[in-house]
This record gives sequence, C-alpha cells and structure tokens, in this order.
Amino acid sequence: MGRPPCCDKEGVKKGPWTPEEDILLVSYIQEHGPGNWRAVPTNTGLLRCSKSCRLRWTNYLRPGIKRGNFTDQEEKMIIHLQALLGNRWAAIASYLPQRTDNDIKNYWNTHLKKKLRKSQSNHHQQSSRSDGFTSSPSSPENHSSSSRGQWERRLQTDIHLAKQALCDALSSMDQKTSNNNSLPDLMNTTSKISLHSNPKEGQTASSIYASSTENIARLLQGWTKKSSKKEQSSSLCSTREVDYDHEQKPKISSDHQFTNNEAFQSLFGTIESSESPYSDFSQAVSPEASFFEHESKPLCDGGRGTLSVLEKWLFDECSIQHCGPQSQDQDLIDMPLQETADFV
DNA sequence: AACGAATCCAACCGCCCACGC
DNA sequence: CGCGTGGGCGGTTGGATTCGT
Repeated sequence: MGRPPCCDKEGVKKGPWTPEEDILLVSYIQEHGPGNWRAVPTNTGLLRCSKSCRLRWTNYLRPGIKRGNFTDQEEKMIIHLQALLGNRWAAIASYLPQRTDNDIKNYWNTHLKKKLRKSQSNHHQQSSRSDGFTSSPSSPENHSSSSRGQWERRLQTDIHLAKQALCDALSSMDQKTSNNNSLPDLMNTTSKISLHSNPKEGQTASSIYASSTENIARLLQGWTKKSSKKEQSSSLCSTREVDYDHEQKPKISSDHQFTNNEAFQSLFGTIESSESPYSDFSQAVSPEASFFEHESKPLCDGGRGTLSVLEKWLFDECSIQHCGPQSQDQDLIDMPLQETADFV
C-alpha cells in the first residue's frame, strides 16, 4: 500500500554513517550544492537512499548547526513556540536558526515534556489548594484549548515562513550580485550579528560558522587520522575507532573555532583547484561563510543599498528574527500567547 | 564488577504536498 | 486533471550510553 519507498531496499545501507560516507557526501555537496538528492547516491557511490543523504546533511553535516546543550533562552523559546505552534518542529526550528527540527523534537520529547509535566503537576497541586485559576500558556495540553484555532496558528506560521523564505531568496540574490565576500566584509557582518548576541552564552553568530566548520573539520580530522592509520596498518575495521565517537558529537565552543583549518585546506583546497563553480569560496574565513551561506539560515546583511518597501519590511522582520536573538527571544518569551500569535 | 533500567539521539518510516509532465 | 516523483515533515524506533543498585 502507498507509494513505494524512495529507493529499493536491496543494497541500501542503513544505520549510523561512517566518516567515509560523510566525507563523500560533504565533498559532493561541496561541489554540486545541496539538492537533487535522488542523484546523490548514484553520483557519490553511497549505498544510501536519497532521503538518508538529505537527512544526514540537514540534521548533522549542514553548516550552522549548533550541537550540545540547549540554553535557557532556547528552552524557553521552544516551550513558548510549542505552545503556540504545536508540534510543528520545522516551524519552531525556523526561529532557532542553529538548531535542527530533529534536535528540537528530540529535546522536547526527552527533556521538556517531562519538565512541563512536572511543573504542571506542581501547578495543579498548588491551584487545587489555593483554588485559584492558573493557566500556563506553555503547557503542551493547553495550547489545544486556546481560543485561537489550530488553522489560524498554522496560517500565521505559514505567513511567517513565507516571509522568511522570501527574505532568504532576496538575501541570496543579493549575495550573488556581491559575492566577492572579502574578509573585512565578512568580519563586519559577523561582528554586527555578534553585537546582538548574548555575550553570556558565548555563542555568537560567528560561532555558527565555527560550529559547522568544526563539525566537518573534525570529521575530516578523524578521517585523516584514520587514513594515516590505514597507511600504517591496513587492518582497521571499525570507523568508530580513532575517536570518531567524539567527532560525531563535537562539543562546540567558540575558543577553538578554527583549529582544524588544515583539514579543511586538504579537502576544500582540492575542490578549489578543480573546476568547481564555487572555487572562490576559500577566500572566506570559513568554508560555509561563502559556499554554504545560502544553505544556512538567512543572516541579514546590514549593508544593503536601496531597498524596496517590501524588502525593507522583510529585512526588518529578518533583523528582528535573526540578528537579534537575545532581544527577540526575550520579547517572544515575555510576550503573552495572544501577542505572540500576532507577531506576523 | 556486573547487571538491568533509564535516557538519549541519530536515523528510519510513512504520510503529505508541490511540482512537472 | 491525473499521475509520478522528489522533498519536507512529524512520529517512532533501536542502538549506544549513562545511571542506579
């Protein structure tokens, strides 16, 4: 019943990805860009289905992904957005540019659900004692009984997403016209964004780049380590050796952002020298700064020239959403539910 | 040290929608 | 308009890891 799977199950590998597979995928996307996932397995020789490739890329290898513990801000934001949007993880993830929907979903299911259940039961106990009317907007069950219909919330989210997509498209168009991202420009943009970031978190926009750089660079490091081991002894069986466990879950911290530049040079250098249409990407500080930027969540460029009214409107929205996470998060969190639903 | 329970999270599955023909 | 296909999304699973006894 239903449509057949995206790929025939025979000869399709499942389970955890090996560093070699990751390298293949990353280098392919590096050359051809993300998309046309159907062609990826055949062109790379990966014994994976296209879906698996896409998932691996979007949930793990894609630049700009922040891994590790969720901050209080993020947690509150997720709770609030979940109350507002329900289990629309992709929509929620669009408000948390560094997190994947899968990550948020997992975090919700493993941490926040329990947390809220606990706090709710505490609430119930308190309210039954005091006989007071207490209603937490964050409660997962509560959102369904909200006066606003689900369809309305959905519509609002969709409008927001549409705006964001347009914003994304405009910024990438803008990028194409001025794609000679010089280092100072990049640093400028980065520092602009950083201005709005929470210094306490130490997770500035620049570390968005850093995190993805690190993701892939660590990967490469593991791989190079491994291949050198291979050279020494050809009997390496498990890719989980050579500390790949740790490579798979790189701890992100801003103080060792570019430690693995050499590893990058080794891979991206070769691509640069090839006839890749993205060969100018090595000019940037980090690979994804130029090549992958279109793939990352939109970052607003403050240095635009003349803007149409529409663009202005969009970019105002964007700057609120992406360039000022601290203030925006706080606003969103502090906002009552009704108000939050109106921010489109 | 050994074992089972609990927890985490990457990956898979199936459904849905958009798009091209 | 109907069909086939690719891609996106949310729910679920299962292996790995951590915790408690």
